[in-house]
Amino acid sequence: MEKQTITIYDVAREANVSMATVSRVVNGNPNVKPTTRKKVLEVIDRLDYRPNAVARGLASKKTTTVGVIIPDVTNLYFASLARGIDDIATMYKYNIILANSDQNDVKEVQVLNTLLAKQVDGIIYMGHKITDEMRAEFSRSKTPVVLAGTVDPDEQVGSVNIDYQAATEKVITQLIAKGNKRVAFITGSLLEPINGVYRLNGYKNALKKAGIKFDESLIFESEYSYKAGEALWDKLAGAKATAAFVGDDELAIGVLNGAIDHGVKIPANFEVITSNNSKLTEMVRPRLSTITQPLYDIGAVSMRLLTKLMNKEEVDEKTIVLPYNIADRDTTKK
Amino acid sequence: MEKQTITIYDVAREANVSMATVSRVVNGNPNVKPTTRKKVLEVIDRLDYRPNAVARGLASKKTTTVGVIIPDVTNLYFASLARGIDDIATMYKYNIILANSDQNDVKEVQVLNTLLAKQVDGIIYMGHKITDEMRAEFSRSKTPVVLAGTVDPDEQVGSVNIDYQAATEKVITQLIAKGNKRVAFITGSLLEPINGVYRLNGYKNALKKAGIKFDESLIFESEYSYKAGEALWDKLAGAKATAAFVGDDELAIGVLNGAIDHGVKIPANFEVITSNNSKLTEMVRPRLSTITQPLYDIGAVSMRLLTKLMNKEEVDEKTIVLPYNIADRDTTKK
DNA sequence: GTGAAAGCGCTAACAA
DNA sequence: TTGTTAGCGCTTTCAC
Repeated sequence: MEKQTITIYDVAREANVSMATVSRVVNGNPNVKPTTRKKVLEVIDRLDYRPNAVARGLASKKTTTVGVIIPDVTNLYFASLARGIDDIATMYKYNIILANSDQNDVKEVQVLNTLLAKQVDGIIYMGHKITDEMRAEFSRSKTPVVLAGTVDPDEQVGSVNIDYQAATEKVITQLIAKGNKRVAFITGSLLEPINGVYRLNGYKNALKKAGIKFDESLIFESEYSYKAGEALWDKLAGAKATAAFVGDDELAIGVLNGAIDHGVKIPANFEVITSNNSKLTEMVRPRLSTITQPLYDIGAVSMRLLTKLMNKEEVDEKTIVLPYNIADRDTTKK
Repeated sequence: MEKQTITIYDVAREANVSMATVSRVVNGNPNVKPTTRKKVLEVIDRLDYRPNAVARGLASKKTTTVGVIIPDVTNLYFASLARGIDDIATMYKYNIILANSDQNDVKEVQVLNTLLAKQVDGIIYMGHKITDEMRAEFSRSKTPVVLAGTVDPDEQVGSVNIDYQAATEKVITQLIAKGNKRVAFITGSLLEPINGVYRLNGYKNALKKAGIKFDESLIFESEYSYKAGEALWDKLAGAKATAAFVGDDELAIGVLNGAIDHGVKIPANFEVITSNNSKLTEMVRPRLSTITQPLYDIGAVSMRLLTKLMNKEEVDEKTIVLPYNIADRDTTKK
């Protein structure tokens, strides 16, 4: 004997009202007489009725769930954004379907499609770059999309970021002011606009203003991983770099430890500054100097923006730029 | 003019078949003549038809999504499990709804209820402890549940863990063998069975076998956070501890840095061993010695177990214990 | 191998 | 303030 699921119809019958009335009290519709509301509520409680969100979703064409595409939850940068997203989602009664993409172009499109098949009300995408195919899918569907910590020069969908170019220019300028003539630029692929356009432009601008010639050999495209950074020291030494700007915290810790393990004194002989201010930066010794991004807030603001888009509210600016700062800690000279 | 959504009915009409046939080809039912299958597929492609998973869920009573309750995605231990869960979920065509609980008793129950309302096919719970209310909810609903990295002495639902007691006993015994008579025991709340029962029993057993008297002042209940660990040094010194077993990596790094910042030589004057072998342990200097848990696998195996439960397959043992090991790195003496 | 038809549990007009 | 009635888009018997 299977346990019978209680439906809105059962409640209606027990309470001697129509299912419409039950639906009204469940949905907080004010057009219900207090006494009937009370009666219905009592029956709901007694029967332990729980509205079926799937049926509701089919009827209302709203699922109150949003899809979140993330490269890897295990990366603290993205996990921090995800946390901000989920908190605001919860606040607005949404749930999130979290899907790891590994930044894989094929997987990404698949994931997007299953998310759309599941009728999510909106999508938050993280991943540093947008392939043309994803861009096409985004504009083809009417489901609102917000990019979190991800820039698209196209600006067709919503996005929340900091000004990567200005931030990078500022830290490079600072490093140069401290006497570094050869500052390494270590990021992920330059094909990602965040690296190849914004950060690199910031780097070049700083050099130009200081009258330093750009040197290709100081540019390092790397995997975003601790191991990759750790293995980089020989090349860095070979390029005669005296400081490094790094685009990812785990990568930066790798660079830092790689140097330390080779007996390099930090920051006396080599300075390092990273980009994300994830909690890792304060957990290593010496503590990493870093651009401070409001990681949680980037996620939170993205989700807030998405709620507006899903509600078809007017938004004056869907390309949001949050403030950044610089934390001079122990891997840069005072 | 709104973009009209394409339904199974549109496809049926265009292909001159009934919607039942379309449904069959979409679901890979073999009872369709190859020629009609081909025709239908062609129309699906041409119309760019995408099955509505919500409607499908309502009709079939299966949503192919599972709920995942996690204390905090930002904690690498749980994030690693989550990654394993999502990968296997994807492999079996499931999606995950990820919900942060902050280990908050009230929030947890709320989250569980919205997950059930959304008709998830199964639930994976992470969180170190199970409140009576959650236990009650679990047994009341017929939705399968698996605990990942979370023990319930009750063993009513599925679970995947390592043998925390044996692992703890082993590392404490090792620490004692190296001459430590006063080993601190630093974990989260002892109300959580993983700490108060399994790990503590392991600790006590090791002491007993070594003929060392249990000393309450060496037991530290802490928050699971870096800061908390960092602040602990004075108390540790006050208790004359010469080594510490720590139940969480971030907490352990805090303890480690707290000691180092006070000029303590590690491991010469103080040894530390932690419990999770998250990637953080190799990112700090000195590298943390640790119990190695197969984090990703705990998540992966949990999800695999859940798929079996959801399929009502026979499972011989739903309390799974995975192997652990010990990595002697640089915070313990050789 | 294929089609007709009855739901799945709910929302949202529209009437009353 | 409340009830009636269509769907929402699909799966799934049951016939043919």
